Amino acid sequence: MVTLAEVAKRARVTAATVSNVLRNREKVKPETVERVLAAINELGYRPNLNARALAEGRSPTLALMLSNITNPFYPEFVLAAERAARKAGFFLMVCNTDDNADIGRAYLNQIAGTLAEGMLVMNTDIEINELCVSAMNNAPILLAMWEHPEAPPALPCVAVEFAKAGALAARHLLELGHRKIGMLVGDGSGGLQDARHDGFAAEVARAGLRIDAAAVMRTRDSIDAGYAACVQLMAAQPDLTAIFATNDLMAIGAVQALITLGRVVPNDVSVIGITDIQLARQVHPPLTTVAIDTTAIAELSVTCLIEQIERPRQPPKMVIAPPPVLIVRASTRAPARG
Amino acid sequence: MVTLAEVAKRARVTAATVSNVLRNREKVKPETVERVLAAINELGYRPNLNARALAEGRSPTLALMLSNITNPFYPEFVLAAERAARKAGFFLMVCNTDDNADIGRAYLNQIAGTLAEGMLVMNTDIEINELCVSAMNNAPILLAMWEHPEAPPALPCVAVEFAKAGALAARHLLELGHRKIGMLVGDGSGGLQDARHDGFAAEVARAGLRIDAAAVMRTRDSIDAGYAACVQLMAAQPDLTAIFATNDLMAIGAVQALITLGRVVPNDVSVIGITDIQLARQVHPPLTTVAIDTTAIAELSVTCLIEQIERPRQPPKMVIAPPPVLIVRASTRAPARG
DNA sequence: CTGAAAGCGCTAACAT
DNA sequence: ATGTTAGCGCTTTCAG
Repeated sequence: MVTLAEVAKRARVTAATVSNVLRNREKVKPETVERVLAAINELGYRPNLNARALAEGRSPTLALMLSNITNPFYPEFVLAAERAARKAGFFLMVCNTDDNADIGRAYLNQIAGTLAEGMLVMNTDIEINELCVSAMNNAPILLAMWEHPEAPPALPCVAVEFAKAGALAARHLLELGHRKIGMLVGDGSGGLQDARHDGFAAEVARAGLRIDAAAVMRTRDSIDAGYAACVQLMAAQPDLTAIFATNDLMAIGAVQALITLGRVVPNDVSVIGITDIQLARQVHPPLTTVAIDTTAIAELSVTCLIEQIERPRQPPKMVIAPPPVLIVRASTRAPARG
Repeated sequence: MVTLAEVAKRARVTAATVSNVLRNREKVKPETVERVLAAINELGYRPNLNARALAEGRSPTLALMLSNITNPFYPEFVLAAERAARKAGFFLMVCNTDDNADIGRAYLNQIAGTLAEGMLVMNTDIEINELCVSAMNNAPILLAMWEHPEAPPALPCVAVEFAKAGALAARHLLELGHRKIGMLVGDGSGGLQDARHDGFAAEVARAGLRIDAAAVMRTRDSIDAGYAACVQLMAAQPDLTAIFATNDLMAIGAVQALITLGRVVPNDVSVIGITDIQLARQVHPPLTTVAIDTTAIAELSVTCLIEQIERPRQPPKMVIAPPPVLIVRASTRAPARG
């Protein structure tokens, strides 16, 4: 490994000067800069980031902790977060907890405050309180997708108005004329997707209607689970004309299930989801959904975390993400007459 | 930040002893161990991994570089690699190059040999030669999915017998009785999926048949691109009874396209892919495909990389992944008579 | 079994 | 404008 000292020797200066060349473009004579740069090149020198982090007392990396990268929503988020981090001069280290709180804790203990300067946390099975303790002892932690804007947590966060998303979905279905609506409520790591459910139900209530409790299925947040739940749901409530899923994955599963059951989507049954993951556009029929601005959330998260890093010990701040937007595609339409 | 020294002070020993407690379970008197552990606990001490890495001259992390985490294949690989790395006591740092060779180079320069002890490289736009140079100067690099087992590269790698996968797909289609077969050949980052194409073509030739060059479409490796290419293909060659895609994503896109075109899958047209990503099971109809053992490849990659790290300067070794396996689902069947 | 001391590669005052 | 000097927090001989 080529070190600073070797470069310095070759350029006939001291380590300090090389270090200066490496950051301050000023205060070193152009001629010397030249010589140092040449030495760096000839030797193929690369700074040791560990040593630098140790000396500087900070490291140029951010961590992103998520429960399972295999959920198609996360890669989209990771991509956006990584871009934002890079733009700000940080690496992004993805920590997959594999749906295991212990692994999450291990990451928290080991990484936060040493390998990474701060941590973005998506839904994990770790309690907020526990996260707070980590945040106290180590690096700042930001909740990247807080589902309850009305109740700011004790940690900085980016809040997403999921209740509003649910309401938009409800309004769309109601305006189309649907009255018999089933619900698939997701239970991913991070708990039930309550806000979405409640927002939907509230909007329905506002229209003077209500959802039959028997038409609400709680299930894991995945295509497979959505499929299975939908099959069950349609068996129990065969006259539903529309299904709202709190997440695109379940919605996509529901569409598959309906097709298998011989129901035409959207002619016989409409389906709407939340998130607008890429896949929502790519399935057939393309899914009507309420879009969450993943990119914006990722960027806000990174920005806020960096802010926390630069100005620590601030009171936790909650930032609200751009509001959700209804995206009408081909999986919803007015119910058939009769 | 709590340091070793503070722990030492509190436990009335020196840093060296604390350090010993932290690794050697022996050579420290149980009584002292007790005291040290207590101090660690009371103070909430967490070792600084940068300092440790600097002192030890190595760091407990592996890097995985890939072109775009948004391609659904990668998350599955990441998950498996992360598990394998964790089992071996390493963190896994995911580096997304965003399909940009310059970003890839930046990661290579910065990370390899300092933040990470070695790097797993999936298809990226960086040339092997360039990687070799990095491998020389810095940490070991392993090609995690080499497509040409017959031509070992200058770097250690895990090779996947994609030609065999293509051949299996061909045999399946031929055995079903298909003769008019179209092909969607992917052109992801990392170049054309030649081996798969060639393996397929060779098997067809062995049966005394051949694929019409006009029935071969080259396109980007994604659902959307597969959709578009399939639409084009069916317009040009309306009498195809089967489509082979070198990748599940394109195959899934093709299925969607066929449905849109009013062709029933598999009754009118059969579709087969390669890889067996999760989604292949979750679409409707479930996709027949040739499975690549992603988990095994990830585990082998991690194992081999660690081997390289522990015994550097070995001649590059090529490990062959378990052979591909045909998975028959519902997207293929014998062609209709006439 | 424990302590003292050197050093990993780099940065950041402070001198010159 | 450049050199000197001290660490950053930890590991690791080497003594005692």
